[in-house]
Amino acid sequence: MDPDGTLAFASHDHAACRDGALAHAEAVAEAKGLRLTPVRRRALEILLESHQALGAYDVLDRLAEEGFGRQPPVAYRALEFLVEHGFAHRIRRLNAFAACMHPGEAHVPVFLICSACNGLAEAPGAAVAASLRQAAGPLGFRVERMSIEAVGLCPACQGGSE
Amino acid sequence: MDPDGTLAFASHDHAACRDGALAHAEAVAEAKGLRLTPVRRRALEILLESHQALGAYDVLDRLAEEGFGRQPPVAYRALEFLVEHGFAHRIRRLNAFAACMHPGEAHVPVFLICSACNGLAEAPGAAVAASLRQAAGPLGFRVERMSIEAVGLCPACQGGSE
DNA sequence: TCTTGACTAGTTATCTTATAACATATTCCT
DNA sequence: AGGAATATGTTATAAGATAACTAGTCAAGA
Repeated sequence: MDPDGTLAFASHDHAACRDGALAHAEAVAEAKGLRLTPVRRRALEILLESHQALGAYDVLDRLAEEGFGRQPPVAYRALEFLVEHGFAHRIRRLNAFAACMHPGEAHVPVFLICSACNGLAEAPGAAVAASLRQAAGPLGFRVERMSIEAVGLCPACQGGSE
Repeated sequence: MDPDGTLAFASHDHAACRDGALAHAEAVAEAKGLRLTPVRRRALEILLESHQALGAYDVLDRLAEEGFGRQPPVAYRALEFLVEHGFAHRIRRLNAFAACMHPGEAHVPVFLICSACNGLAEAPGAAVAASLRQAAGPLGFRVERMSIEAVGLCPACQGGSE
Protein backbone atom coordinates (compact mmCIF):
# COMPACT_ATOMS: atom_id res chain seq x y z
CA MET A 1 0.00 0.00 0.00
CA ASP A 2 2.60 2.45 1.10
CA PRO A 3 5.84 0.56 1.02
CA ASP A 4 7.94 3.65 1.64
CA GLY A 5 5.64 5.12 4.23
CA THR A 6 5.89 8.30 2.28
CA LEU A 7 2.41 8.55 0.89
CA ALA A 8 1.19 10.77 3.68
CA PHE A 9 1.41 13.81 1.43
CA ALA A 10 0.04 12.02 -1.64
CA SER A 11 -3.56 11.16 -2.08
CA HIS A 12 -4.13 7.53 -1.30
CA ASP A 13 -6.70 5.05 -0.10
CA HIS A 14 -6.44 5.91 3.54
CA ALA A 15 -8.86 3.29 4.79
CA ALA A 16 -6.64 0.64 3.30
CA CYS A 17 -3.54 2.41 4.56
CA ARG A 18 -4.92 2.42 8.08
CA ASP A 19 -6.21 -1.14 7.99
CA GLY A 20 -2.94 -2.38 6.58
CA ALA A 21 -0.91 -0.72 9.29
CA LEU A 22 -3.22 -2.07 11.95
CA ALA A 23 -3.11 -5.58 10.55
CA HIS A 24 0.63 -5.36 10.33
CA ALA A 25 0.87 -4.21 13.93
CA GLU A 26 -1.35 -7.06 15.05
CA ALA A 27 0.79 -9.57 13.22
CA VAL A 28 3.98 -8.15 14.73
CA ALA A 29 2.45 -8.14 18.21
CA GLU A 30 1.32 -11.73 17.78
CA ALA A 31 4.74 -12.79 16.56
CA LYS A 32 6.54 -11.12 19.43
CA GLY A 33 4.12 -12.17 22.13
CA LEU A 34 3.13 -8.60 22.88
CA ARG A 35 -0.27 -7.83 24.31
CA LEU A 36 -2.07 -5.43 22.05
CA THR A 37 -4.85 -4.87 24.58
CA PRO A 38 -8.03 -2.88 23.89
CA VAL A 39 -6.69 0.50 25.09
CA ARG A 40 -3.45 0.05 23.22
CA ARG A 41 -5.14 -1.10 20.09
CA ARG A 42 -7.64 1.72 20.24
CA ALA A 43 -4.87 4.26 20.82
CA LEU A 44 -3.10 2.99 17.75
CA GLU A 45 -6.30 3.19 15.71
CA ILE A 46 -6.75 6.77 16.83
CA LEU A 47 -3.23 7.65 15.71
CA LEU A 48 -3.84 5.87 12.43
CA GLU A 49 -6.90 7.89 11.57
CA SER A 50 -4.87 10.65 10.01
CA HIS A 51 -1.33 11.39 8.96
CA GLN A 52 -0.96 13.87 11.75
CA ALA A 53 0.65 13.81 15.13
CA LEU A 54 -1.70 13.88 18.11
CA GLY A 55 -1.01 15.11 21.61
CA ALA A 56 -1.34 12.62 24.44
CA TYR A 57 -4.35 14.54 25.75
CA ASP A 58 -6.06 14.39 22.37
CA VAL A 59 -5.70 10.65 22.42
CA LEU A 60 -6.82 10.58 26.03
CA ASP A 61 -10.00 12.49 25.25
CA ARG A 62 -10.85 10.05 22.53
CA LEU A 63 -10.18 7.08 24.76
CA ALA A 64 -12.22 8.53 27.59
CA GLU A 65 -15.17 9.11 25.26
CA GLU A 66 -15.10 5.44 24.49
CA GLY A 67 -15.19 4.24 28.05
CA PHE A 68 -11.53 3.93 28.91
CA GLY A 69 -10.02 5.77 31.85
CA ARG A 70 -9.87 9.54 31.68
CA GLN A 71 -6.63 10.11 33.59
CA PRO A 72 -3.42 11.05 31.77
CA PRO A 73 -1.50 7.87 32.61
CA VAL A 74 -4.05 5.88 30.61
CA ALA A 75 -2.97 7.62 27.42
CA TYR A 76 0.69 7.96 28.28
CA ARG A 77 1.01 4.29 29.08
CA ALA A 78 -0.70 3.15 25.93
CA LEU A 79 1.42 5.53 23.85
CA GLU A 80 4.58 4.48 25.65
CA PHE A 81 3.83 0.86 24.80
CA LEU A 82 3.27 1.73 21.15
CA VAL A 83 6.48 3.74 20.94
CA GLU A 84 8.53 1.19 22.82
CA HIS A 85 7.53 -1.56 20.44
CA GLY A 86 7.81 0.46 17.28
CA PHE A 87 4.11 0.92 16.49
CA ALA A 88 4.29 4.66 16.96
CA HIS A 89 6.80 7.46 17.18
CA ARG A 90 7.12 10.42 19.45
CA ILE A 91 7.51 13.75 17.68
CA ARG A 92 9.48 15.87 20.14
CA ARG A 93 9.06 19.06 18.27
CA LEU A 94 5.31 18.82 18.68
CA ASN A 95 5.08 17.08 22.04
CA ALA A 96 3.00 14.58 20.16
CA PHE A 97 2.74 11.05 18.86
CA ALA A 98 2.10 9.49 15.47
CA ALA A 99 1.53 5.99 14.18
CA CYS A 100 4.58 4.38 12.66
CA MET A 101 4.38 3.76 8.94
CA HIS A 102 6.95 0.96 8.99
CA PRO A 103 6.02 -1.20 11.95
CA GLY A 104 8.32 -4.14 12.35
CA GLU A 105 11.15 -2.82 10.21
CA ALA A 106 14.31 -1.40 11.71
CA HIS A 107 14.47 2.17 10.53
CA VAL A 108 15.44 5.67 11.52
CA PRO A 109 12.52 7.88 10.70
CA VAL A 110 12.84 11.42 9.41
CA PHE A 111 9.70 13.36 10.24
CA LEU A 112 8.45 15.97 7.85
CA ILE A 113 5.95 18.25 9.52
CA CYS A 114 3.84 20.56 7.39
CA SER A 115 3.42 23.86 9.18
CA ALA A 116 0.33 24.70 7.15
CA CYS A 117 -1.82 21.58 7.38
CA ASN A 118 -0.10 19.74 10.26
CA GLY A 119 0.38 16.76 8.01
CA LEU A 120 3.17 14.42 8.97
CA ALA A 121 5.22 12.11 6.78
CA GLU A 122 7.87 9.66 7.72
CA ALA A 123 10.71 9.72 5.20
CA PRO A 124 13.38 7.05 5.03
CA GLY A 125 16.31 8.27 7.07
CA ALA A 126 19.09 5.76 6.59
CA ALA A 127 21.28 8.24 4.74
CA VAL A 128 20.58 11.02 7.22
CA ALA A 129 21.37 8.70 10.10
CA ALA A 130 24.63 7.71 8.46
CA SER A 131 25.74 11.29 8.02
CA LEU A 132 24.71 12.08 11.57
CA ARG A 133 26.95 9.27 12.77
CA GLN A 134 29.72 10.65 10.62
CA ALA A 135 29.28 14.05 12.23
CA ALA A 136 29.38 12.51 15.69
CA GLY A 137 32.33 10.22 15.05
CA PRO A 138 35.12 12.81 15.07
CA LEU A 139 33.98 13.95 18.51
CA GLY A 140 34.17 10.45 19.88
CA PHE A 141 30.45 10.46 20.58
CA ARG A 142 28.60 7.17 20.41
CA VAL A 143 25.08 7.68 19.08
CA GLU A 144 22.34 5.55 20.61
CA ARG A 145 19.12 7.22 19.58
CA MET A 146 18.29 10.15 17.36
CA SER A 147 15.47 12.52 16.54
CA ILE A 148 15.44 13.99 13.09
CA GLU A 149 12.56 16.34 12.41
CA ALA A 150 11.93 19.00 9.80
CA VAL A 151 9.26 21.65 9.62
CA GLY A 152 8.24 23.06 6.27
CA LEU A 153 5.59 22.86 3.61
CA CYS A 154 4.15 19.73 2.11
CA PRO A 155 3.50 19.63 -1.64
CA ALA A 156 -0.17 20.47 -1.29
CA CYS A 157 0.48 23.51 0.88
CA GLN A 158 3.19 25.05 -1.28
CA GLY A 159 0.79 26.37 -3.83
CA GLY A 160 -1.19 28.61 -1.53
CA SER A 161 1.16 31.22 -0.17
CA GLU A 162 4.28 31.39 -2.27
CA MET B 1 39.14 29.16 20.86
CA ASP B 2 36.71 26.56 19.66
CA PRO B 3 36.32 27.20 15.98
CA ASP B 4 34.28 24.09 15.41
CA GLY B 5 32.18 24.45 18.50
CA THR B 6 32.94 20.85 19.18
CA LEU B 7 35.19 21.11 22.18
CA ALA B 8 32.37 20.61 24.63
CA PHE B 9 33.45 17.01 25.20
CA ALA B 10 37.17 17.82 25.20
CA SER B 11 38.90 19.47 28.10
CA HIS B 12 39.40 23.12 27.37
CA ASP B 13 39.78 26.50 28.99
CA HIS B 14 36.15 27.05 29.71
CA ALA B 15 36.50 30.52 31.16
CA ALA B 16 37.99 31.64 27.87
CA CYS B 17 35.38 29.64 25.93
CA ARG B 18 32.59 31.39 27.82
CA ASP B 19 34.11 34.84 27.62
CA GLY B 20 34.80 34.45 23.94
CA ALA B 21 31.24 33.41 23.18
CA LEU B 22 29.89 36.29 25.22
CA ALA B 23 32.16 38.83 23.55
CA HIS B 24 31.18 37.44 20.19
CA ALA B 25 27.52 37.72 21.06
CA GLU B 26 27.98 41.30 22.17
CA ALA B 27 29.74 42.18 18.95
CA VAL B 28 27.02 40.58 16.86
CA ALA B 29 24.30 42.32 18.85
CA GLU B 30 26.08 45.64 18.44
CA ALA B 31 26.49 45.11 14.72
CA LYS B 32 22.85 44.19 14.22
CA GLY B 33 21.43 46.85 16.48
CA LEU B 34 19.99 44.29 18.87
CA ARG B 35 19.50 45.17 22.49
CA LEU B 36 21.36 42.72 24.68
CA THR B 37 19.71 44.00 27.83
CA PRO B 38 20.68 42.93 31.37
CA VAL B 39 18.21 40.02 31.64
CA ARG B 40 19.08 38.75 28.19
CA ARG B 41 22.79 39.08 28.75
CA ARG B 42 22.55 37.38 32.10
CA ALA B 43 20.45 34.57 30.67
CA LEU B 44 23.11 34.01 28.05
CA GLU B 45 25.84 33.99 30.67
CA ILE B 46 23.91 31.40 32.64
CA LEU B 47 23.64 29.18 29.57
CA LEU B 48 27.32 29.67 28.88
CA GLU B 49 28.43 28.47 32.28
CA SER B 50 28.44 24.86 31.22
CA HIS B 51 28.11 22.77 28.09
CA GLN B 52 24.75 21.54 29.21
CA ALA B 53 21.23 22.40 28.31
CA LEU B 54 19.19 24.16 30.98
CA GLY B 55 15.44 24.19 31.41
CA ALA B 56 13.68 27.54 31.27
CA TYR B 57 12.84 27.22 34.93
CA ASP B 58 16.46 26.59 35.86
CA VAL B 59 17.40 29.80 34.11
CA LEU B 60 14.46 31.54 35.74
CA ASP B 61 15.55 30.50 39.22
CA ARG B 62 19.00 31.86 38.60
CA LEU B 63 17.64 35.12 37.25
CA ALA B 64 15.24 35.51 40.16
CA GLU B 65 18.07 35.00 42.66
CA GLU B 66 19.82 37.90 41.06
CA GLY B 67 16.96 40.31 41.32
CA PHE B 68 15.19 39.84 38.03
CA GLY B 69 11.53 38.88 37.88
CA ARG B 70 10.54 35.48 39.10
CA GLN B 71 7.68 34.74 36.72
CA PRO B 72 8.08 32.30 33.83
CA PRO B 73 7.69 34.86 31.04
CA VAL B 74 10.85 36.59 32.25
CA ALA B 75 12.93 33.55 31.38
CA TYR B 76 10.93 32.51 28.33
CA ARG B 77 11.21 35.95 26.78
CA ALA B 78 14.92 36.24 27.35
CA LEU B 79 15.47 32.76 25.96
CA GLU B 80 13.20 33.43 23.02
CA PHE B 81 15.26 36.48 22.17
CA LEU B 82 18.49 34.52 22.36
CA VAL B 83 17.14 31.73 20.18
CA GLU B 84 15.55 34.07 17.67
CA HIS B 85 18.82 35.88 17.12
CA GLY B 86 21.04 32.84 17.09
CA PHE B 87 22.70 33.23 20.48
CA ALA B 88 21.15 30.07 21.83
CA HIS B 89 19.38 26.95 20.66
CA ARG B 90 16.40 25.09 21.88
CA ILE B 91 16.90 21.38 22.49
CA ARG B 92 13.46 19.87 21.95
CA ARG B 93 14.36 16.46 23.20
CA LEU B 94 15.18 17.93 26.61
CA ASN B 95 12.70 20.80 26.75
CA ALA B 96 15.74 22.93 27.33
CA PHE B 97 18.02 25.62 25.99
CA ALA B 98 21.75 25.89 25.40
CA ALA B 99 24.11 28.65 24.35
CA CYS B 100 25.05 28.60 20.69
CA MET B 101 28.68 27.79 20.00
CA HIS B 102 28.69 29.53 16.62
CA PRO B 103 26.89 32.80 17.15
CA GLY B 104 26.72 34.85 14.01
CA GLU B 105 27.44 32.04 11.58
CA ALA B 106 24.73 30.44 9.52
CA HIS B 107 24.72 26.80 10.52
CA VAL B 108 22.51 23.82 11.14
CA PRO B 109 23.47 22.41 14.49
CA VAL B 110 23.49 18.74 15.32
CA PHE B 111 23.12 18.28 19.05
CA LEU B 112 24.90 15.43 20.75
CA ILE B 113 23.46 14.80 24.18
CA CYS B 114 25.34 12.59 26.60
CA SER B 115 22.89 10.48 28.54
CA ALA B 116 25.39 9.89 31.32
CA CYS B 117 26.73 13.34 32.13
CA ASN B 118 24.15 15.54 30.39
CA GLY B 119 26.91 17.19 28.42
CA LEU B 120 25.90 18.77 25.16
CA ALA B 121 27.96 19.38 22.05
CA GLU B 122 27.02 21.10 18.85
CA ALA B 123 28.47 19.27 15.88
CA PRO B 124 28.61 20.76 12.41
CA GLY B 125 25.53 19.63 10.58
CA ALA B 126 25.88 20.81 7.00
CA ALA B 127 26.19 17.28 5.64
CA VAL B 128 23.34 16.00 7.75
CA ALA B 129 21.15 18.89 6.67
CA ALA B 130 21.98 18.19 3.04
CA SER B 131 21.01 14.56 3.30
CA LEU B 132 17.85 15.50 5.15
CA ARG B 133 16.92 17.77 2.26
CA GLN B 134 17.65 14.92 -0.11
CA ALA B 135 15.32 12.67 1.85
CA ALA B 136 12.59 15.32 1.78
CA GLY B 137 12.98 16.19 -1.89
CA PRO B 138 11.35 13.12 -3.44
CA LEU B 139 8.24 13.77 -1.37
CA GLY B 140 7.99 17.31 -2.61
CA PHE B 141 8.42 18.64 0.89
CA ARG B 142 10.10 22.01 1.30
CA VAL B 143 12.19 22.09 4.46
CA GLU B 144 12.23 25.33 6.41
CA ARG B 145 13.65 24.43 9.80
CA MET B 146 15.04 21.26 11.27
CA SER B 147 15.91 19.69 14.59
CA ILE B 148 18.65 17.10 14.57
CA GLU B 149 19.43 15.64 17.94
CA ALA B 150 21.22 12.50 19.08
CA VAL B 151 21.38 10.88 22.47
CA GLY B 152 24.33 8.68 23.35
CA LEU B 153 27.59 8.61 25.24
CA CYS B 154 30.30 11.25 25.09
CA PRO B 155 33.93 10.10 24.98
CA ALA B 156 34.45 10.59 28.70
CA CYS B 157 31.39 8.54 29.63
CA GLN B 158 32.10 5.57 27.37
CA GLY B 159 34.77 4.14 29.65
CA GLY B 160 32.62 3.67 32.71
CA SER B 161 29.86 1.25 31.82
CA GLU B 162 30.74 -0.63 28.68
C1' DT C 1 11.00 69.90 25.75
C1' DC C 2 7.30 67.21 25.26
C1' DT C 3 5.07 63.50 23.48
C1' DT C 4 4.28 59.55 20.86
C1' DG C 5 5.29 54.90 19.50
C1' DA C 6 8.09 50.82 19.82
C1' DC C 7 10.06 47.91 22.76
C1' DT C 8 11.18 45.81 27.28
C1' DA C 9 10.14 43.97 31.77
C1' DG C 10 7.14 42.77 35.25
C1' DT C 11 2.75 40.64 37.13
C1' DT C 12 -1.41 37.51 37.52
C1' DA C 13 -3.58 33.79 35.91
C1' DT C 14 -4.08 29.84 33.35
C1' DC C 15 -3.09 26.15 30.25
C1' DT C 16 -0.69 22.14 28.52
C1' DT C 17 2.24 18.28 29.05
C1' DA C 18 4.02 14.59 31.94
C1' DT C 19 4.93 11.55 35.90
C1' DA C 20 4.95 9.58 40.76
C1' DA C 21 2.67 6.62 43.76
C1' DC C 22 -0.62 3.65 45.03
C1' DA C 23 -4.95 0.42 44.45
C1' DT C 24 -7.32 -2.93 41.70
C1' DA C 25 -7.90 -6.22 38.22
C1' DT C 26 -6.34 -9.37 34.81
C1' DT C 27 -3.46 -12.82 32.73
C1' DC C 28 -0.08 -16.40 32.61
C1' DC C 29 2.35 -20.05 34.36
C1' DT C 30 2.97 -24.07 37.42
C1' DA D 1 -5.97 -22.85 42.79
C1' DG D 2 -1.78 -20.09 44.01
C1' DG D 3 1.43 -16.80 43.01
C1' DA D 4 4.10 -13.74 39.93
C1' DA D 5 3.95 -10.61 36.44
C1' DT D 6 1.49 -7.49 33.81
C1' DA D 7 -2.10 -4.17 32.91
C1' DT D 8 -5.54 -0.66 34.19
C1' DG D 9 -7.32 2.65 36.97
C1' DT D 10 -7.18 6.53 40.40
C1' DT D 11 -5.43 10.68 43.05
C1' DA D 12 -2.28 14.04 43.22
C1' DT D 13 1.28 16.87 41.66
C1' DA D 14 5.24 18.23 38.97
C1' DA D 15 7.09 20.49 35.00
C1' DG D 16 6.85 23.24 30.93
C1' DA D 17 4.68 27.14 28.43
C1' DT D 18 1.78 31.09 27.17
C1' DA D 19 -2.07 34.74 27.26
C1' DA D 20 -3.23 39.12 28.70
C1' DC D 21 -2.55 43.11 31.06
C1' DT D 22 0.37 46.93 33.46
C1' DA D 23 4.10 49.79 33.75
C1' DG D 24 8.67 51.48 32.75
C1' DT D 25 12.36 52.86 29.18
C1' DC D 26 14.13 55.03 25.33
C1' DA D 27 14.77 57.20 21.08
C1' DA D 28 12.82 60.17 17.23
C1' DG D 29 10.10 63.86 15.69
C1' DA D 30 6.74 67.92 16.61
